[in-house]
Amino acid sequence: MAKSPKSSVSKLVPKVPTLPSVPGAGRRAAYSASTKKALVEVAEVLFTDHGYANASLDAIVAGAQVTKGALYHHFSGKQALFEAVFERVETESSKSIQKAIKNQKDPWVKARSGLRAFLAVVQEPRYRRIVVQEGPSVLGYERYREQEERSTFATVVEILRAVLEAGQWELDEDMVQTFARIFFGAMSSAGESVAGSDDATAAAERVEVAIGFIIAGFQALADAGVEMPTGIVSD
Amino acid sequence: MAKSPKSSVSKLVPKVPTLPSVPGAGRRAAYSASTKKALVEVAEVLFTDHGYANASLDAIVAGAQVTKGALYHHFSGKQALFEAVFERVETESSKSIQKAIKNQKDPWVKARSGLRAFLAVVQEPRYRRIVVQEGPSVLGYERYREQEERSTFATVVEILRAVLEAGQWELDEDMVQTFARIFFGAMSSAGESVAGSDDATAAAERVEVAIGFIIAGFQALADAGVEMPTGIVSD
DNA sequence: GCACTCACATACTGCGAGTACGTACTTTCA
DNA sequence: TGAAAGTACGTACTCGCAGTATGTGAGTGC
Repeated sequence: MAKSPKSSVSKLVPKVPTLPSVPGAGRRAAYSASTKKALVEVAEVLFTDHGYANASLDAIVAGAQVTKGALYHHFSGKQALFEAVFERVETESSKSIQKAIKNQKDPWVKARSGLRAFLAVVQEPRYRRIVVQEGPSVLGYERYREQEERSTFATVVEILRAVLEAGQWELDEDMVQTFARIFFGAMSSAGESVAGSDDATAAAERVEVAIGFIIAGFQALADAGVEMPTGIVSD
Repeated sequence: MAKSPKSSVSKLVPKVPTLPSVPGAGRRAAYSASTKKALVEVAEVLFTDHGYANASLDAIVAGAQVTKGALYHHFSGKQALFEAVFERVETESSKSIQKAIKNQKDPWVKARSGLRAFLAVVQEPRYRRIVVQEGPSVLGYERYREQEERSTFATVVEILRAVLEAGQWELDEDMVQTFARIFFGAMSSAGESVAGSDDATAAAERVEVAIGFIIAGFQALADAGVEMPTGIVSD
């Protein structure tokens, strides 16, 4: 009879499925997509609040008003559910950064806007917890990197290319990736410390200033006609 | 009767306790320290190889030739054991970096030596896994940061101060910490990608070049008489 | 040599991820 | 339009593993 679970757990999902118009098929697919979405949304909250290990699947399915049967129908396991949450957070975060940098013609302004947007994103608890802190551990570093390279990291690369072009620098692909890694890591780490700071606003400004100073150094080198290193150098 | 567990598990701890000379007391304390050390050593291997979640306490105590009773006598739980392993790895890594930079008078050479040493450390599987990847997740970011600030991160701060002094730059403490965070994050992230690269040696050299370029930018700014930002600036 | 306690060993509990299987509602096709 | 097939779940269980309660013999202080 497939009766709905009558748990008295506080409802984390307010909406009774309103039959979202899914193009693929009829009621079935609509309900299915709805429950899947509910699971991901509840999981996002619980993973963020309690961490991956301390968020039990029982609590997640209770919050989503379903049972484990539904969960294992949609996902192969807890890790797969986490990965769905991870992708969601990454995608949304990346969009918000993209939105901040689009229409910016000046590459330096673009870089600064991107930095600001990233610093805002990395202060969101869900991004910090799910992407920065637990992502590498839960997904494994390889999978983590694959996911990340398609979204936020790609944006960093994009901005970097714009800056390099403006500075008339030409680098081979490996060096671009290396610089992007460095900036991405710097910003993630800095973002963490910003989020953990007493005065987050002041801390974020300090980070902007510091990275701005690094970029200013690049400009100074460009003015001085210093070439970018394109390959391996000896000591 | 406290008989030794007769598990046929492969011995991860070769040494029968050779009665290490512990100053504090006699045989009892010596044996105690020996088993504690064995637990940490075995845990380090299993945490590194299988990750925190997939390394069971049963496997650890079997490897160390003891039982859970011993483990819970010395540690309050799995997390505490991990933290002991974490401290051990961090301490040893920090020592190896310190060794590389001591006696270096020139701050730029010191920075370069430190960078090299750090890149070497971050390629060790145990450091990557235990400190970089799982540390923040298992310990929680706060505790992770506390631990780190006493060892490797402190070294980064030390090197940075030397460089700043050489460049005649004066920064307030917050900015020093901010710069240190940025470099530390950059190096950790870069180190991860180095370790995951096909040609680790070439990748490490690229990282050295890239960070060297950033430092060169600093020097260029110093030559141009540009002042370091000491506080909050408006856009 | 005697009490004491420290450094473990043994046996158990409870929680939580994953599995096996059952069932009602949908869609499909005759 | 009705039967067959498949989908989207629900229910009830297993099993592994962290943590606990309790026992015990080998050191240690007196």
